[in-house]
Amino acid sequence: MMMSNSAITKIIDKNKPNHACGGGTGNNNKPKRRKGLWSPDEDEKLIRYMLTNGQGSWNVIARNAGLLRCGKSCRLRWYNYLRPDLKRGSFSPQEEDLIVHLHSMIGNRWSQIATQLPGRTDNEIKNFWNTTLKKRLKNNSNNTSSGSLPNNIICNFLDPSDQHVDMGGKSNPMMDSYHHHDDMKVVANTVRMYSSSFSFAPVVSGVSLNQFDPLISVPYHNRCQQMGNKENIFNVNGLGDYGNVILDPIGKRAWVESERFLPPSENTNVIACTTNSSLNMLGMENSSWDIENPKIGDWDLDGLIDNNSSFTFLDFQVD
DNA sequence: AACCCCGCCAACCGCCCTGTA
DNA sequence: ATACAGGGCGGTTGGCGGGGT
Repeated sequence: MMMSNSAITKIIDKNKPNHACGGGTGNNNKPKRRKGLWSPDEDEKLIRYMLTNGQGSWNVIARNAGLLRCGKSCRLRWYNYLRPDLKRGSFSPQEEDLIVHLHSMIGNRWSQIATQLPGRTDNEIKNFWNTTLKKRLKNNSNNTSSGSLPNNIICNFLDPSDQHVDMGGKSNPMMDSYHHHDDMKVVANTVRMYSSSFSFAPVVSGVSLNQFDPLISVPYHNRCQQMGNKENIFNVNGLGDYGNVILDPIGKRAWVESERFLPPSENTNVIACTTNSSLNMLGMENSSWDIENPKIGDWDLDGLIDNNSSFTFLDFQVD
């Protein structure tokens, strides 16, 4: 990759102001490896080398660029800070929602999450999660609100007569369960729900979510495979096919996502959410399976997202 | 003005995986 | 089969800076 000197200078200049904290100590007289903060001079050397020579062995890069850094340090600096395609600035609400959702699905796989947010690094996302989002989620879970969920889809129906819910004039088996756990909520966008198409009760049993650590997301189809099911779809009492179960032990909540038990005309998803810490979405009263120690399987995030029409709240473009 | 506390984030550390000799 | 090096990744740390007292 070749680039003009002026273009290189622009990129170097763009990165300069971010070193107000003063650069590395450099007091060490030994010509050994430098550690600590990168100086503007070091950044410039690395940028020039990368833009004129491209990537290669990081140890070779460090040496040829005239840096007294180890290859690892150079790689980190380039990927996390210097490369030109990085996006700067705070995270947008859409990015936040996406991070929350992806984290709920795959946990602390920051590099995989970063692949879904162009211009963001795994380190950046990790920091953002640890300093901001985790705290926010915890605070939200202490309230009864569903604030940690994407804010464009929240619709509580603690009251069965809630106007947002079309019960089709039938009794809903969910309500039995619902009355047992009166802090249960259903969160949805454009909700229309039919008694024959939604049964929450079988999914609930009495095991604390605290056993799951840390945030764990177990897609139903993954566990169905573990249970030896042939299909990647799970059928609850013949009433509906569930997509994912997301557990949030920190927030002590769990929710189910699916669009399959909604009328086909409804391009939406339903998230059944509970703030009751004694609920366990993994157990089924009327079925034979119960997994107490779920593991995050190796599943294809790209495929999941590609196949993720049910996550309508993720229907946005990340610039 | 000085001090303290705390949040943020860049960078390091250590482990693991993979490729190669 | 084994050792080694390079690279990737998640967890953690340390320093800076802003806000509060």
